[in-house]
Amino acid sequence: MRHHTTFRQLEIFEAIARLGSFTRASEELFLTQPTVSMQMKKLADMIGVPLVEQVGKKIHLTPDGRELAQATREIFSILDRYTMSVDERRGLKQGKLSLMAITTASYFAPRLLGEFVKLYPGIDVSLRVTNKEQVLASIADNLDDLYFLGQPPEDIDVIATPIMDNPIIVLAAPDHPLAHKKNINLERLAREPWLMRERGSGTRIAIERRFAENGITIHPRLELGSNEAIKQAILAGLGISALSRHALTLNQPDQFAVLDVEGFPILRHWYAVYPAGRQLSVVARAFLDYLLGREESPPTSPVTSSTP
Amino acid sequence: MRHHTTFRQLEIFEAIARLGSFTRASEELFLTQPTVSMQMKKLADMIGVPLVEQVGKKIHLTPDGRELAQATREIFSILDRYTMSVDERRGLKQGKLSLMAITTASYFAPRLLGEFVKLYPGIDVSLRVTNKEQVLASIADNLDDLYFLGQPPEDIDVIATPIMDNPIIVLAAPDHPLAHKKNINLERLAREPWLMRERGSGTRIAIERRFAENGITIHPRLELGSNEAIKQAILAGLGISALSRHALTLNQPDQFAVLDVEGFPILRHWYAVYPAGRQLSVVARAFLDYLLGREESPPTSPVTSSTP
DNA sequence: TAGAAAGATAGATTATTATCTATACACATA
DNA sequence: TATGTGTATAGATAATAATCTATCTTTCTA
Repeated sequence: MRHHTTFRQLEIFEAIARLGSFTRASEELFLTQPTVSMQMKKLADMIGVPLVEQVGKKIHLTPDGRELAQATREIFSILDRYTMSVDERRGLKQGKLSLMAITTASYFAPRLLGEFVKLYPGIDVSLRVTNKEQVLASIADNLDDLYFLGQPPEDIDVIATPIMDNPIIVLAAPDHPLAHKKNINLERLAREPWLMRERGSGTRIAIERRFAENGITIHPRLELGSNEAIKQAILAGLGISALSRHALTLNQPDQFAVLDVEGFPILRHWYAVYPAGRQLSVVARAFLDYLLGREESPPTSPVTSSTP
Repeated sequence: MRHHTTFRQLEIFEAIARLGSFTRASEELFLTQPTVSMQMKKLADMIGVPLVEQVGKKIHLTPDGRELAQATREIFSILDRYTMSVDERRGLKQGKLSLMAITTASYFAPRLLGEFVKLYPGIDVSLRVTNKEQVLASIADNLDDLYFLGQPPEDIDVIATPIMDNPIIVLAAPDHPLAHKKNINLERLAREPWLMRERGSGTRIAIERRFAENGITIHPRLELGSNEAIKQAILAGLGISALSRHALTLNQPDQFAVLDVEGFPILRHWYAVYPAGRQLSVVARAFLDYLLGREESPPTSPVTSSTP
């Protein structure tokens, strides 16, 4: 019968079978009822057996008709599955990926993105690097696919997947008296002049918590609004601070002394974040899987911040 | 994709997949190669991914193409199975059944056939009643669907299914001296003048075998060529004989005395016979099943006569 | 009995599919 | 380089599928 029937006829037949009515099938398919009637006559004539029978005003499927309805559903299911399968793979051949990262994450995000694009050359990618406020605003507006953050927001419902270690290390000027000491304790360190990011910064909270665990309170000598400003203040001899190791650029490690302090580095993570209700595109899903499949991935599972 | 593809396109694609060549597929389908090429371009464009790739002169299926070939085979398999299923059932709604029977079997065959036709009114049936020689000739020529015989031929390779009991009873004239005796023994019976069918007749063989088992030889007084002639001779007082109970018509039982003889009735069967290599039609198969499903069916299985 | 509801049939039109011939392009081989 | 093999593209035609409007037929219900 594949030589003589058409998918359209089978579609019309399946609608009749489901709705139990020629008229309702014609409405669903935006056809006139005579069209439906004629297509069914053609189909039944072609197969050679009645497919429906009419008792009064009601129509019922014959056993042959019921069997054909079942066969039709199987066939459509096979085709739909194939189409979805292709659509998924095509989504990885063409598509867009839009990322947003806070400034510090920009020291590794371009590299990750570059590796991914090498695998899937047909995908268009964009990466915006900006401050945390703008990242959070963009998350709330659901403007991008994924966001890189060192601390998932707690007032927005997001899915946050840890993708990389984010160690917080203590930095001092290279000629700092503690530069070559080993195993510096926290009390000794607390007596140094501290340079800190603004209150609310994830890094600052982690540092203060680490000292508080040892009954120590830090009083910053200076608060600065960016990691870059802090780095410059350290080099100018204004004090010490603790920053993400990723805050150091490739040519900066030798400019600073990384102090060997008990309780440091504080081990934190970088997270790939997206709003909780968002359906990730095939590409975004693939990128996230790619990040998780890299050798530096952490073993933990996604963290969902609490719903307000 | 069911909204835009056609079974024809899938057929062409499946042939390409199987043969690994556009040109060979076009030959198999009696098309020109450009037709095949264009249909495949349409299909691939519609789906949105390449289905075949060409390396030099060879074509290979892409993974997407392989998956579609598999899906296509599944779909065709579903449709073919449905079509075959319908064809079977339609074979019972319309069709022909051609039967042939020896004369004696004509006393029950029309009734069986009539009952079957009541169940399947759309089936055209024919029943020819003739002598055994013509039945055997017809079997050899494979001219009819089924044949009714009391004794399957041994020189033709047939399938013979017992369908009914065929008791051989001893008949005498109503005023015969043994008419009311009970439990007549074979020696007493052997002294009567016997009327017999021609040598080779299955009934005659069965009778002679029954007497031989008791060390008795029958010498017929008269040999006659038909059961009707034998019945008339019995009524004329020329002797006794043993015939199939089915040889008596509905209004004949009271015209004859059925003798109560030890060793009688001899229990034989009626067989539905067809040549061993013949594929029974749906209708013939259904009729045979119908015969076997009747309450008077014997419990035994088909007998195949020996292959020469 | 009249009217409504549901499917069937006739006639016609439009859109789409299927296919062909002719030719171009690409690759392999002698 | 010439030739053969295999697929792709352009242009055109014929056949078929799909659909509509108008009307008919049958059944049900008030």
